[in-house]
Amino acid sequence: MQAGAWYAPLRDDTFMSADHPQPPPPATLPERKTLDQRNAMSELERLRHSCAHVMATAILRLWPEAQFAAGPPVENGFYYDVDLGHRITPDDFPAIEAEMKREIKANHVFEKRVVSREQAVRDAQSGRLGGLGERPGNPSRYKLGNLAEIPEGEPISYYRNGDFLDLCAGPHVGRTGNLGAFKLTAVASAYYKGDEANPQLQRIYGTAFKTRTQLEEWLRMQEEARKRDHRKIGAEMRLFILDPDYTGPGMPLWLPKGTVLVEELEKLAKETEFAAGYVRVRTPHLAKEKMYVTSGHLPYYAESMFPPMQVAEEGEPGGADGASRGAVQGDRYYLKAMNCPHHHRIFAAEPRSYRDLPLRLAEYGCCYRYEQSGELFGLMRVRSLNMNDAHIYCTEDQFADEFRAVNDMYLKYFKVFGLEKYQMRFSTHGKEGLGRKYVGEPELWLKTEAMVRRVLQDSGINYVEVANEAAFYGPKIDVQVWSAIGREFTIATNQVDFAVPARFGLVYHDRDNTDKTPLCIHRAPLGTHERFIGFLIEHYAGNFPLWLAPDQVRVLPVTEAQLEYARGIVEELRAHQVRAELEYSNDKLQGRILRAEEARVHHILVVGQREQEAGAVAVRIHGHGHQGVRPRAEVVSEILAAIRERRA
RNA sequence: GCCAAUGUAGCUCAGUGGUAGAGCAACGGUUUCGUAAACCGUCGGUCGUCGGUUCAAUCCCGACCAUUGGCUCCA
Repeated sequence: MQAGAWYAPLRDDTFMSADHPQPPPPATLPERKTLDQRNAMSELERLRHSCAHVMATAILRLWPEAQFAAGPPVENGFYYDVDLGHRITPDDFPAIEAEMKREIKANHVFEKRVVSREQAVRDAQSGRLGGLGERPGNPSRYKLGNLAEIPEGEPISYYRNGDFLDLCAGPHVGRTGNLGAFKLTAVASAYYKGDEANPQLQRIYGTAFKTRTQLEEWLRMQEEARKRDHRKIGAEMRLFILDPDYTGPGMPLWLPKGTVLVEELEKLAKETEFAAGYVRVRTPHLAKEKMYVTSGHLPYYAESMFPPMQVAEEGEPGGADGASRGAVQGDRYYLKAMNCPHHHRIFAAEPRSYRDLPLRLAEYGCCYRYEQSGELFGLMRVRSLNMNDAHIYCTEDQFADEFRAVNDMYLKYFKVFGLEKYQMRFSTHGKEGLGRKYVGEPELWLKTEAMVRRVLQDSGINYVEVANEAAFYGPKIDVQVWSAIGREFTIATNQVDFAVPARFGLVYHDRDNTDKTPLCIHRAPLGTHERFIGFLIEHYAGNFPLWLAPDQVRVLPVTEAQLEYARGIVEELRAHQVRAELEYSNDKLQGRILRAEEARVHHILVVGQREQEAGAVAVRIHGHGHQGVRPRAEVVSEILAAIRERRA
């Protein structure tokens, strides 16, 4: 479903926050919703849930044999899972919607009835539940499954609208006529109860709103989101390509225009980190198995890593001098999925004194993660990624200041990119998981979490605290931002690490003449180039601010007579590292302006005879039209200033 | 990974069991032009890949590859 894809938060568990190995997910499923929780359903959710029932009614009118499973309201609408021989496609939507309208027009009451378990099982066996009537030989098998999950003692209820009777805890709106505006949006597949051992069902998605206006507004936003899709704009602007056949799935190739974005971001990061006292390092893309055994990433994280390479040295059997590299002998090498172990080895490279701390090692490191094929998504979820990574080694005393400085850096970046809405999600440990899900250092956990909490509070940062979601080795902070059209992105993760440095035996010599293990802060405020640029493309709809725009200035002489004047302006700008180009072609001025606008060139400078004589340029800004004629020197210095200050 | 949809020129998209079509882009020419499309012409496709059915397949069937949507926000 388009909508679902757009609005569903991108899963972050194996992407940015996987600096650390995570233990396998807990075997226990999430708690069943209580009836109280269900009754807390908002008005809109009731509406949507009721709409799901009406959709089921309509589907049964068309295909009476349909078997229904679950039909809850979801973030942007509702769905109902149906088992049906006929493959429902969007072509069927008009017919289903027409039946739904009839049901709404009939204005049936949503009638609730509490029944005994025996009664419910009987009705399910007769095919009555999730049906329009009895269906001999076609028992409501998923409803029977659902019934079996209802704990003893919890009331079992039906809801009925017209002929349609469903096992349902509700709540619903009063009558089908209360449903406002709705629309079926997508069909997908889902396993019954999400378990791939169960049959696969067709999941029909729809959305509903109280009024037609609200529905239309939502559809408009969807349309806007589609227009801003980073894959679409990325192709239009020639920013990157994916080349699954040659490079491989999920491994973007940055084209020249996209590389401009990459390098401008790196420049911003390097300046910012330099000012904040970071030093830069560079590390290889590969490391021996021992590296990840020591870090603890193997075996937990092995599934998400590319399979190892086996490399033997020259002279050994299967050695590099023969054609048999990859033979059984020799060392196993892994493509790195994270940079931290390498940085730890740099920390370990020489004896460290407390006077050396904090040590802030920064690197735009290129990592490789073997994401499942079905998880890949444009630039947002890839297999090769460049992280705005750094590791800060510090003493406990220094921790709060260092952590605060990291937060300040985030806030600075938010300002640069005009992000007004953000939230930090502070994940702490759960006591039950100590020694299992979380490293068994109860005091250290509490102490570190208290420090983090205090810094968050002191700096007035917008955050929420979530218990029992920390990383194995320490509390973490996920950073969520909202793009200009209100979509949420998890852009980065901060982690506090009080365990891995010890695994690498990292120590510093303290003033009391003893060796101590440093704390480590993992941080990546700009996330990865891939995801961050994907986000920025949507945020700006490809209309990047001047400093970031791949095409900053294009100078268009009106006729050949202004060619030299125009060239002079381009050369002056280029001498100042401005991405300026001259365009003089057979096209009429209007055509060249159109193409410059289409290419999202930020400044379009038109020079004709009048401008040349006056030493001026006619300024046009992408998306904002003609800005008037102004002196050339003034325009040039303005452009330089806007770039230097990274104006929005 | 699993299920589904999709895959025709660089891009957007038509189309048919019988030699593949448009617009834009590109290229060549004419035009030298004042703020969102000047004109003429040319080039461009193994119709995702492989296999099957057929006298004949881009079209029908199958497998594979890739992309996209979804894979508990539970009666």
